[in-house]
Amino acid sequence: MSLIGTKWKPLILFHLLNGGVRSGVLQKKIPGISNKMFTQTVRELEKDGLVIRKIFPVVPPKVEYKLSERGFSLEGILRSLDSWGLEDSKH
Amino acid sequence: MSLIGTKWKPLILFHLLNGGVRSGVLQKKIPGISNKMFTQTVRELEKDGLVIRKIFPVVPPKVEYKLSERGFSLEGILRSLDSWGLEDSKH
DNA sequence: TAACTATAGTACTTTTTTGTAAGTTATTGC
DNA sequence: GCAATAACTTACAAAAAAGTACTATAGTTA
Repeated sequence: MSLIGTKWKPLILFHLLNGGVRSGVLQKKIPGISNKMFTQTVRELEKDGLVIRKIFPVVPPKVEYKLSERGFSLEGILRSLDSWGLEDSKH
Repeated sequence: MSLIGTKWKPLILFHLLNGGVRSGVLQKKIPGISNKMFTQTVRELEKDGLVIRKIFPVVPPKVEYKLSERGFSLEGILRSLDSWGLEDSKH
């Protein structure tokens, strides 16, 4: 479960289903996440092989995240979770 | 995510897919869970409306857990998670 | 040259989860 | 009457997760 069984991972993965996004943009899509947790989480997802991190050597930094193939294999689950309403409902 | 985004919930739900089980039996199917976490988790699942708790007024106590209809609606997700190998893999 | 930018790292604290060990219960078998 | 039973419950301690605030980077632009 560690792959998606955390507070933020599924949410981040879900937002990446539509394609790669710049770091800052992605983070803004996740209200309530702290800077630290965001970085930490995407980095873990990268280690898990679910997302790919692309760095552009420019200043100020530019980094894009996108799903890996493995990440996309979760699409069904992610969409199920979403439509099941897990992100919102109680608790 | 709180509904299944925890260490034990998905596992417990998964084991209930085959039908109702007695408390002690269910617990033994989940190696590594402490007594406290087991009780706590099934009780939360009950509050979430995903499992039904049936008490038999006997001594020593007898309690059975089974999935509610709502719980069964997670079947697809649970099986996907399982076949995706989330229970095991890294970390 | 000083401020600004986007991304991330780090130290430290607080909060949340989880584990451990010890009760509690009411009946039955000895 | 006393231990054994199944399913908890509780208090306390330990561990893990998350939050906060601050720092670094190095080109660009005012």
